[in-house]
Amino acid sequence: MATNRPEISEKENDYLAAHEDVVKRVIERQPADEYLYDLAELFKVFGDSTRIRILYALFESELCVGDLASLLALSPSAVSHQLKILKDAKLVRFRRDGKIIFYALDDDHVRTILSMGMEHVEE
Amino acid sequence: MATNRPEISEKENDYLAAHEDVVKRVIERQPADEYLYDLAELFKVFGDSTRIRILYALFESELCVGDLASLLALSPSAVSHQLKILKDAKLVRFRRDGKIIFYALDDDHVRTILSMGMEHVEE
DNA sequence: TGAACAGATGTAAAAATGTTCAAATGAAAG
DNA sequence: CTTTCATTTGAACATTTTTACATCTGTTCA
Repeated sequence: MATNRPEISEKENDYLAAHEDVVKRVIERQPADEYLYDLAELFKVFGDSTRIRILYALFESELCVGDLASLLALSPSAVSHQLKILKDAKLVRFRRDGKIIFYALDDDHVRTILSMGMEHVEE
Repeated sequence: MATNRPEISEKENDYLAAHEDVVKRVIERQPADEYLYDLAELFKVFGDSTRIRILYALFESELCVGDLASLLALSPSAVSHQLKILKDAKLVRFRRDGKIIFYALDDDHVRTILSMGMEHVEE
């Protein structure tokens, strides 16, 4: 039982949908592209094992760059680079104490997202 | 007030921690590297706007490759490649109906993770 | 002020990733 | 059994991303 195939609309509809009606309805309900893009950017930040390890370490305690470098067996420079990415994504915050800068998880969102992900992985 | 600096242990502790005691405690509580790695792999899958768009589309309805291609203005091949990644990560499942294969979100975990992420982005 | 140190940044090389195109599957209908 | 059509696969190419190394900034403390 073939689906109706109305003439192709003028839109940049490069590929034909087998079920145009459904497709149209779905399109209408999609969040703005901007949000989807930002969302992907956010998850991209979580998508690196070094950064995940940093986040999990900060899960336990605030730490300075040197501590993280030691803990992860990475150069302070490498850690700093990753921390910048985490900072830009608002996943960590920091405070200065004299010469040392302590990093910590920014909010509980981060904890929740990590936990949800871990649940999926543990299945 | 400088922290104690016991002689460097024989471990592959390439960089000195300013706060060895804290570092040790944190290390003990870290999940196995394998989990952290898998977790990063999972988030890596979410970290692409095409895949996010696919997931959000499937949020509304099950869809076949052609529908997704039309909806996203991508080639069926590109869509199929991404669906494979999503399948491998167990984020989507599929069923065959005659010649057509329908894809759907695999479980509510996916919905939850997306929602959590979106909350963070919307702030 | 300047030496010492923690951390940040620029950039180039190396590695991983996404999209495209062409060709291969594999189920279904004749 | 052959054709058709939806989907998958593989290789190539372009783009991003990660990492390493060197250099720079900024703070503390003598």
